[in-house]
Amino acid sequence: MCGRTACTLAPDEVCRSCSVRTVGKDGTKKYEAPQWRDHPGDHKYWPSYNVAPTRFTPVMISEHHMKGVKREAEKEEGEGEELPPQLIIQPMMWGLIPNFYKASSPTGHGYSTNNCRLEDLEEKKMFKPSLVRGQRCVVLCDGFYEWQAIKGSKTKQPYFIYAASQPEGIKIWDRSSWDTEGVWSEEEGWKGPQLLKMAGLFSRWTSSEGKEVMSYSVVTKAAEGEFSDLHHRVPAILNTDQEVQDWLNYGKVEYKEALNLLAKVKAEVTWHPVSTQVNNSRNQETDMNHPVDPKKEAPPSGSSLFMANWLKKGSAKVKNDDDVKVKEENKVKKEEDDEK
DNA sequence: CCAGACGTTGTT
DNA sequence: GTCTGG
DNA sequence: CCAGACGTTGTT
DNA sequence: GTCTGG
Repeated sequence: MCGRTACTLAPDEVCRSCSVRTVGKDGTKKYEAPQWRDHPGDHKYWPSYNVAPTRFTPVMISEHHMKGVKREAEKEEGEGEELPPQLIIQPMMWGLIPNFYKASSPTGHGYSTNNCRLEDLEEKKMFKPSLVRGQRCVVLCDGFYEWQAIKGSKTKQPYFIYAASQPEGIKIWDRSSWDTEGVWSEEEGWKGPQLLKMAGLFSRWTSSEGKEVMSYSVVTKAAEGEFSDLHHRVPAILNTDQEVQDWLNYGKVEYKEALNLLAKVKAEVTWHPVSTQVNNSRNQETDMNHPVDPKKEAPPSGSSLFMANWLKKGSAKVKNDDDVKVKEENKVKKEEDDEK
């Protein structure tokens, strides 16, 4: 689960959407956006409706440093000078790179690390080091995609899953449903779509050529409630600012406590079926995450029907070549499946 | 001691 | 690189 | 997560 | 069937 997302906001928009209310020493309250930081090297973040593992996407982390400011959502203990963590948003590669992996490129290690199971985290040597080091992050996205297996059919129906708490009138899959200008202010914070915040673990990896790459894994857990009709695993989704800050605050929140937090959170999400255009991760430009009617979805195009007929005729002609015939029949069968 | 894993999802 | 299993 | 490759020789 | 690329 959670092997594809949409992340379409520009860097400054992502930062602003994660604004938190701060209280200065003089009692002044305002909204403060986390600071954007680029990934070292040339690993840029590119907004996309179709983000696959190995791509670089924005994640939020916290860093401790002095500042006479305290976050409103923080627990009331200690005073302002007790180093409130500074929030940073920076792109990292989706799919945690094993630290033992030696290569010049960060892909190709052969392990599936885009997700990690909450239940097993403490006993997995791939992820335990990140946990112990407090390398916890929050993965930001518009939402993620899930493919529901339909019993008796070989085809799968994709769904887009996103934060349930959207501002009135805003459709996160439709940019025209909110103002690009005036969507943020220090006084009122972010008025745009609510991003999905998934708990993650990250690590730093150094290539054989000495280049550093930061990468992450999305924590998953058993699905519950209505969502489990769709899928039996779900990312650990952080719903409130308090949950986000506790997960990020490795200084104050020990990892065992942090894991307990994730075990408690319930994903406040909603979803709708989307076009099978999302299946191919090369399609990234089109807004393929808007709702569709699955029954009307993707009837075979004229050319595909033509191809199916052409193949039927073609296979009759080459009946002497069994090998070719089988191949052709497989293709036809696939076309027929697609029609259903 | 050395060899081999180191991960997830889904499906049967 | 480091832990687990044999 | 899904789609698509899965290979060689030789030539530019 | 299984791995790699996006």
